Amino acid sequence: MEPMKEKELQILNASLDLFVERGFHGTSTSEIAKSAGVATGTLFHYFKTKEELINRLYLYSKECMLQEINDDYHSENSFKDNINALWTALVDFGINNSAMFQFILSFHCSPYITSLTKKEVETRSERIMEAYILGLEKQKIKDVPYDLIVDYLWGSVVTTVNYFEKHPQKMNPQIRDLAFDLFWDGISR
Amino acid sequence: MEPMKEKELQILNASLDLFVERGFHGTSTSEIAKSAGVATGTLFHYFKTKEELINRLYLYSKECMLQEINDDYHSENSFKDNINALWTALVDFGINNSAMFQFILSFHCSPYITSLTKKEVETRSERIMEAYILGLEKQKIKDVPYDLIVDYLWGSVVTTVNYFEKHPQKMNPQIRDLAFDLFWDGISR
DNA sequence: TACTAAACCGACTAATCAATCTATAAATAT
DNA sequence: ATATTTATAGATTGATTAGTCGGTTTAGTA
Repeated sequence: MEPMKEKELQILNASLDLFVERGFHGTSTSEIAKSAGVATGTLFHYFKTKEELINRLYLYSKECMLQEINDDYHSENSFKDNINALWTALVDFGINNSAMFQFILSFHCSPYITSLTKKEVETRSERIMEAYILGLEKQKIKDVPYDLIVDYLWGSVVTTVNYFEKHPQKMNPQIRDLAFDLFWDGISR
Repeated sequence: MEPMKEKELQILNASLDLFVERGFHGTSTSEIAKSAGVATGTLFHYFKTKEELINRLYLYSKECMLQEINDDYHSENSFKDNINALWTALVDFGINNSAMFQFILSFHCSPYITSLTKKEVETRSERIMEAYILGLEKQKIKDVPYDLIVDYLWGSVVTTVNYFEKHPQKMNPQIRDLAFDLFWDGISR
C-alpha cells in the first residue's frame, strides 16, 4: 500500500470507529469529517465517494490484519504449532484492534464492499495462508472439506475474541489456550 | 405473542429482507411500505417509529427461532443426543429461514435494538436453554467456563450455516454431522 | 521572488428521509 | 340505524444527506 497522507489516515481512523458504531448509512460524511478534524471538501478530495471510503477502509483493515500473521509461519515447527501461532495471532489482533476486527467482521459480506475489493483482499489473503495450508497433514486432521476447516478456524477466532470482549476479566493466556483446544481437538482425529 | 394483523405481518416480512440486504439506515420506510404493498401511513399506524419496527422484528425473529428448539429436549436421551438435537435444530432453522437467521446475526449487537428488547429476548432464551444446560454433565465436557461453551456452540452453528449458504452443493446430513463432530469433539474430553 | 499545483475549506444544492397530517373507508359498538 | 373507533391511504413537511463548487492556503520549484 502507498504511504498515506496524514489527513487521509485521520479520515480512515475516524470512519472506522463511526462505521462500527453506527453502520455505513448511519454515519454521515459530515460526521466523519468533523470527527477527523477536516472539512467535508477534504474528505471528498481524498475519497471520491463514500463508497470508495469504505472500500479503501476495508482494504486497509484487512491489510493490517494480514500483516500480523505474515511472518508467523516457520516450517521447522510442527503443524499444530503453526496453526496455533496463526490462531493466536488472529485472536491477539482482534483484541488489540477491536474496532478493525469488528469492522472486518461486519462488512466482509456487506453490499457496499464491491466484489473487486473482495477479490483483491481474498487473493492477498490466500497467498499468505498458503504456507499454513500446505502443512495440512491429512493424517492428523479429520477428513473434512478443506474450506470448512478454514471457516471453522475463523469462526473459532471470532467466538474467542467476542468472548474476551464480553468478559474482559477472563482474558488471560490460560483461557485463550483452552479456547484453542476447543478448536484443535475438534479438527484433529 | 399476540396474533398479528395481515398487513402488520406483510410489513415485518418486507422489512426483514430489506434490513438484511441493506441495513437499518440503508432501508427507507417508504421502500418497506412499497415492498409490503401498503402506504407509509399504514406502516406508521402499526409501528410508531422505524426503531419500534426493527425491535418488534427482532423479537419476532428470535421467537421463531426459539420455537424451533422449544420441544426438542428429552430427558431420557443422552446429553450428547440432546446437544446434537439442539445444534441441528439451530442449523436447520438457519438454512430454512436464511433471512431471519442473518437478521438475528447482524442485529443482535446493533444499537437500534434497545437494551429492553435484548433483555426480553435473553430471558426467554435462557429459560428454554435451561433444560439443555442442566444436562451439562461436567465429566463428559471439558472444564471450560460455561458461557464460553454456549458461545462456542452458537459460533459453530453460525459457521456451519454460512458454510452451507456459500456451498449449497455440499449441504447434506453427512457433512452436517461432520460439522457437529468438529464442535462436539472440541468440547468433550 | 514569482509561479504552479495540490491540499484544504465550508457554504451550498438537489435529493431523500422519517414522520405527520388530513381525508376516507371499514369495522365495531350502542 | 347511528355513533365511534380503527385501518388505510398518500400528499406534505422540516430535517438531513452525499456530493459540489469557488475560493484560500500551503508547499514545492525555478
